[in-house]
Amino acid sequence: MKITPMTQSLVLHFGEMGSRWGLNRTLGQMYAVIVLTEAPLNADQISEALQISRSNVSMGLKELKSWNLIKLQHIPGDRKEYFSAPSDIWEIARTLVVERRKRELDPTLSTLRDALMEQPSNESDEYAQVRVQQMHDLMEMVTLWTNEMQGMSSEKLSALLKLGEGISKILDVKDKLLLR
Amino acid sequence: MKITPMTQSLVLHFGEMGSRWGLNRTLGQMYAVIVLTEAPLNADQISEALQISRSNVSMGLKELKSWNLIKLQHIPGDRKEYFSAPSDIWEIARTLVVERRKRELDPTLSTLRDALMEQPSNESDEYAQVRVQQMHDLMEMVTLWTNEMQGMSSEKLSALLKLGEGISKILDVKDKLLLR
DNA sequence: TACAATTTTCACAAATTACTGAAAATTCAG
DNA sequence: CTGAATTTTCAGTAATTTGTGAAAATTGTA
Repeated sequence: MKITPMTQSLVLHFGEMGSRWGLNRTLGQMYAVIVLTEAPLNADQISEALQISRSNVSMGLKELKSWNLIKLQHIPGDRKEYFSAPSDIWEIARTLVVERRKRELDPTLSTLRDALMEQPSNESDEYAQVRVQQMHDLMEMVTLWTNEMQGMSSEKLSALLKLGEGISKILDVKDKLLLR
Repeated sequence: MKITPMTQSLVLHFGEMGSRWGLNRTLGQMYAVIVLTEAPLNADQISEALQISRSNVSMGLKELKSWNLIKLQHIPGDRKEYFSAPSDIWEIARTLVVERRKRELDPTLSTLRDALMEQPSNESDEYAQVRVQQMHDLMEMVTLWTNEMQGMSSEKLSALLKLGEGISKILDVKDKLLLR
């Protein structure tokens, strides 16, 4: 499969960004080509489009699966596996946030909890524990939020984000609202 | 400077996580020791605590500065530079979110805009542009939010996060609220 | 201004991570 | 069941990233 110059340049950019997104270059490129192509793609097509080895594609797909970012489907009369991205961009965003939280926050939250269980051995440990507690509380709130987000419809999520600066106003009057 | 076993294990964990956070192992460790220690630290102390070379510390501090994560201060009668983290954990979180957005979203937003300016050469480009538009709109909303967040006081930010599942309820009645 | 203390830079080395081709494993049509 | 098609694994290699010591640059005080 050959890709147009426009897709090509987007793919290259997403490759560059991939590493900043907790993925890596190849994964970024792979996901870009999957997202930007309407038809589901098989591994050979991806391999050809990105000029990378078939085995590399296989490993990349494995990882994209572990991120829940791609959907597997079969095409009648074809034994190959085909992959596509969700058509709803909000679903992709939601998945990305939740999966990143799993990888970036959850393990730390558990380590922080362990540290809080320990008996501080001196005053520098006491200070450390104060900070650990603060981090813990903050991360736990973020976790609650991402859980909330996970169950939100795309419409609702979109409405929430569209609030933009309105969020401040809402916060100012939220008590009136919720106490009714 | 020697560190307690408790700090030690936290430092190691933050090192492991560092790479998932867009930093790297050493940067994660460095920031952990700075955050968990009450007194400001100088480069030699960090170098000793983490058993890494003085030059490595220098490079790490340079990067932490570029993230706006540390504050430089001087101690009377000492020519060395001392560094500490903000005492308000919300300030750290805010900075982290904003800086990550700069690195992870802004460059992509600009690339997406470029792609939208181009004339689609065929129908697969047309589809790609639809997707690019969707990504662009979403990322732009996230950008607005992080800007909003940047100007929020820690108290307000904390209140917002504490909403947790309340956010859904608020969204349901937001129109009544804002149209007054 | 001179110079010792301190920080930064940078070329190279070390460590880590990513990629490949070949072989093994799996899948499924006949 | 068989075997061709397809996918996955993996050991070795390539590429990238990170860390170091020595030297250069900067800083601030006497």
